[in-house]
Amino acid sequence: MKKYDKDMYEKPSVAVDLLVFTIEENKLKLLMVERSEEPFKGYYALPGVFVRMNETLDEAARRGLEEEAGLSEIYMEQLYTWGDIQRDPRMRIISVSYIALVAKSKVNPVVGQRVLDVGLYTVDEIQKGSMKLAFDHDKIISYGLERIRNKIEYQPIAFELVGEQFTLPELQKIYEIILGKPLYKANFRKRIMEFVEETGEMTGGENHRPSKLHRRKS
Amino acid sequence: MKKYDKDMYEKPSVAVDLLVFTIEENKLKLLMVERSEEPFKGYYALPGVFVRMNETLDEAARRGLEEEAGLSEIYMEQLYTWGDIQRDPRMRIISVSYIALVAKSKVNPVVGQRVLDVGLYTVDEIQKGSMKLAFDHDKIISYGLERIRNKIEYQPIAFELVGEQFTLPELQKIYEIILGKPLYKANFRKRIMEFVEETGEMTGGENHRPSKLHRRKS
DNA sequence: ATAATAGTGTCTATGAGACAGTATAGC
DNA sequence: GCTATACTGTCTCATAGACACTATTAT
Repeated sequence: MKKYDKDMYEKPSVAVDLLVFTIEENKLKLLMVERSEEPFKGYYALPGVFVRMNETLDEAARRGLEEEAGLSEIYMEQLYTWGDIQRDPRMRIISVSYIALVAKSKVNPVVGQRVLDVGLYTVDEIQKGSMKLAFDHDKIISYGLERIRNKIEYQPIAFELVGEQFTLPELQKIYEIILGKPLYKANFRKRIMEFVEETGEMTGGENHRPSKLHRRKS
Repeated sequence: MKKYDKDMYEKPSVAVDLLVFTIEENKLKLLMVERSEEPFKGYYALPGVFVRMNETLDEAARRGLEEEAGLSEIYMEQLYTWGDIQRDPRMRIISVSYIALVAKSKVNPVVGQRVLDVGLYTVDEIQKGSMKLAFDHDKIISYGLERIRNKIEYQPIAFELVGEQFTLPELQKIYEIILGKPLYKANFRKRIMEFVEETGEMTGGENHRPSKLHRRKS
């Protein structure tokens, strides 16, 4: 035991990192910040905050969403906890990652501390290596993508990416974007009917048949 | 920012807590320790260790498995990270929970520090309220059970609970114990064939038809 | 009428569930 | 032979996938 005294009294820092997914221009995008300081100055990173002693992990995540994206009351779930020793070159930081899904209309990026810029980037450009990513955030992003692609198949999380009211073709498009493949209308509708109901209203003003508006079933 | 200075420089402790599942006497059991010190003296808790500065989370979990159950090289995966502020009355401890699945023959409980006793207890008796559980370990256990019950349906994790070679009736029993319901032989076999192959050997010596031994397919 | 998109009906293939049957060991 | 457990064949039903069809708006 003696030889570990130092290790046993020092403590790691704990942070939360946030994967804020949204859909813009028919693309799945992530909120990323450009770092203005070392380490990884000029690199892109997930927004995140350190966990304070007077807040839970979920509260820290909510605070991060508020501070760095102007988001409140949105869908959020814990993803995974990353604990490699050297994931941050400055010091030992354990990162609890969270996934958030939000309609584009709610996103309001805030340029915060230690950050040059905040913006939405497609997961394609982020993953294709065209952006320099800080820390182990590439791994976190890959894992987060895998999670939402799996989860969307059997849990109604896609509703978080549209407004209160939506058309079924619109919702279907969200599924197609996340899954990366086209779906059959008829089959999609049969599957989703369980979770939605008609509002009674319709779209209109376009030169084609209007669409019934739906809402998430209680 | 000023008012948070204290919170920002203090750090929480980080621990790993281990859900070691095994099967004994046709029951699903968990490795639990009886605490010999306050807080929760005399209560039962999941085995766990503090994460040291020179080890990753996975390494800490492996060390905990080794130190408290004499287990090495076993199946293990991260479950969830628990961060309520008062989950430990002494101080702020964030707990990263891990699930381990292991054949009973490998389990070798070790009575360690701050522990009166270590043993295997059925999840039924643990959850029925007949055992006093320390901290938020009841929540962790419920969540872990939910995870393995879901996961066993579509991932070949049950193999971790049997030996190298096993019969199909034996494997089916594992599924029935975890899922808590009987399965049809024929259907179970059709589903599991994808993952197993015959070794060529058979059981014998009992007063009924012998059974073919199988191994996990590479 | 035409273009464009919304919405429906239905056939088929796949897989889960249910159940009845056959096989092989010890006694 | 009997008992006990291992193993197999096959019917049914629910569901996912494929695709063709009909409906309704603006121009």
